[in-house]
Amino acid sequence: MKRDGHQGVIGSLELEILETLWQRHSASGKEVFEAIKSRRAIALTTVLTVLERLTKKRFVRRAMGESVYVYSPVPNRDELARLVSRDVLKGIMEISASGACASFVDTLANMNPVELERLSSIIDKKRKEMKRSKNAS
Amino acid sequence: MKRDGHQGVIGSLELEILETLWQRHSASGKEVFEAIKSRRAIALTTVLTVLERLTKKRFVRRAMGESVYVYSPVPNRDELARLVSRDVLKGIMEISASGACASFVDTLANMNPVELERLSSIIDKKRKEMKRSKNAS
DNA sequence: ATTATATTCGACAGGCTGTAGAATGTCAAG
DNA sequence: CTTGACATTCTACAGCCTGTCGAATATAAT
Repeated sequence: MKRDGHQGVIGSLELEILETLWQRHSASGKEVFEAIKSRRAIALTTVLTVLERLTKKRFVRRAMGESVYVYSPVPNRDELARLVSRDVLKGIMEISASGACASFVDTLANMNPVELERLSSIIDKKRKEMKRSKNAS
Repeated sequence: MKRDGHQGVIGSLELEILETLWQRHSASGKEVFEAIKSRRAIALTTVLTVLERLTKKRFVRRAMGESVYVYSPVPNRDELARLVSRDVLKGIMEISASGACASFVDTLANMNPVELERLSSIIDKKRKEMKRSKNAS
């Protein structure tokens, strides 16, 4: 199967399927399959299986449409990122919080430098928030 | 084996072994084993196997001491955190940079609030650095 | 009924970590 | 040289994960 050693938080096919669902808001298994097969040689059942696993993980909800199940993504991108990153981030920070910080900033700067500013303001907000609750206690 | 679903960036035994090596700077397989067995029922060979895997991953270096191999950790904690987090962080940010940021700040605030300030300054530094290189180009 | 389509089941590959016994290598003591 | 003690490597299994399907089964339309 040749796993690209990515060791990521979520599989590449899983993510591709979620992408599809985010785009269309919801879709049948077949629709997802049709959307993906152009980019990736794959069988319908493969998509269905993964869709099922995503459902089990609560990343996707399934509802009966007219004659066919319709899948929709439960978390939006932000929420998903938060869900899947929790444990991993905890793990990294257990090794070294400062190393994690450095790595995080580097990666963010590379991938999405604009977000650096937002990150700054998130931190400020959080710090104020913490100060507040300390005073309140 | 009952994996605690940790899905983490590095295994718990691997980390424990690295901890031991960081503490002592270097140690023989047996020493590592002796250090760990009090906290965890484990066989010597298990430790040796993991030590071998860590060596293969370049997280540990092996050298011949007097009569016994001596292992030493290659990356320090910070470096290790950076190494193991690279791909994972990339993965998370591919899902959503803003979600990743939110999650990161939350996690950091929970685990190591003091680091929030350092994170702030890392970001500032990085932003200045980027501004500089933009001007230079 | 027959046929087409939708869904579920069961499996395998191959990767990862944890775990350890068996096999082998090495070296000193007898 | 033979025997042990000790070190290191080999081999293997469990159990989890994702990717990948074909086969079996259910369901609906003709």
